[in-house]
Amino acid sequence: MPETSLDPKHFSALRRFKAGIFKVLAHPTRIHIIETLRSGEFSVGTILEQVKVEPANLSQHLSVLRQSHLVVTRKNGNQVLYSLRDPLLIDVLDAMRRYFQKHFEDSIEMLKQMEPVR
Amino acid sequence: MPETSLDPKHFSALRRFKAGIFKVLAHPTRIHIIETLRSGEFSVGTILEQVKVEPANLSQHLSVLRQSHLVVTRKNGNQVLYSLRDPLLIDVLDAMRRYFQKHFEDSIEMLKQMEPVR
DNA sequence: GCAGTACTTTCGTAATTTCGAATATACTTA
DNA sequence: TAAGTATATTCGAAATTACGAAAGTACTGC
Repeated sequence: MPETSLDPKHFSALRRFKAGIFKVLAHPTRIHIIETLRSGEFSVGTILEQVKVEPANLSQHLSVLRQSHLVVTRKNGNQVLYSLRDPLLIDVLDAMRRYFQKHFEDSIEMLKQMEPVR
Repeated sequence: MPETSLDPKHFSALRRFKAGIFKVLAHPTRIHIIETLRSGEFSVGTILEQVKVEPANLSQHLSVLRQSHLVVTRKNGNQVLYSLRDPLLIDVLDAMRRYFQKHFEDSIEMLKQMEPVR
């Protein structure tokens, strides 16, 4: 049950937790994976068809997503099936999308300043 | 006006943009700053009273928030007043808070695995 | 058991982020 | 214009993250 205390230590812990989740989301490949999983449960191989990176690299990103409990896995014979743990995560991404759409101009600006496509 | 093209290059640009925003949010101090700015416009000194870090460090984080256009500034004589650029950002944080509240148990788990308070 | 497919982990290196300390800039008031 | 307050920038070191390559584990079918 959530603490009702007002100890600042707890707030700082909450902020570190939120920051941790944001950090997990702060990578284009992981966002791509999550967007892919919006439509259901998929094997690593299938995800790989959408998110074209080195298999080892994909696995590393999936590992990050697993550790933060953003996704869950299930074994099916030879393969591992991934899915989003909670649709609430989609809400976060959707809120972000609305923010981004409203500030499209800046987005362009910001993208220009960012390093070119790797 | 937003592109309607389906060129995958654009999607990847969008993902990099979103990841960029998440990266900015992926720091406890910056989350603390944004939460502070929820209630209005404040000077650096006032923010400093809430977010207790080295002034230079606060300034560095404010700089990151400025560059990403998450906050806007205004000069008032001696001081610089900061405010959130768009309340839509609050929606993102709120969506995150809902996600987090639902998974409080894991949150504890995750916090334990994270490094102790610096 | 052996070969093959599916996925994961480990390792080394390069790039990025974070922080405090020191320095710099801007505005105000005497 | 000098001194003081408010904020920002630069610098260097330590920590963290990302990636490809190589090696490892797990399941399947012959």
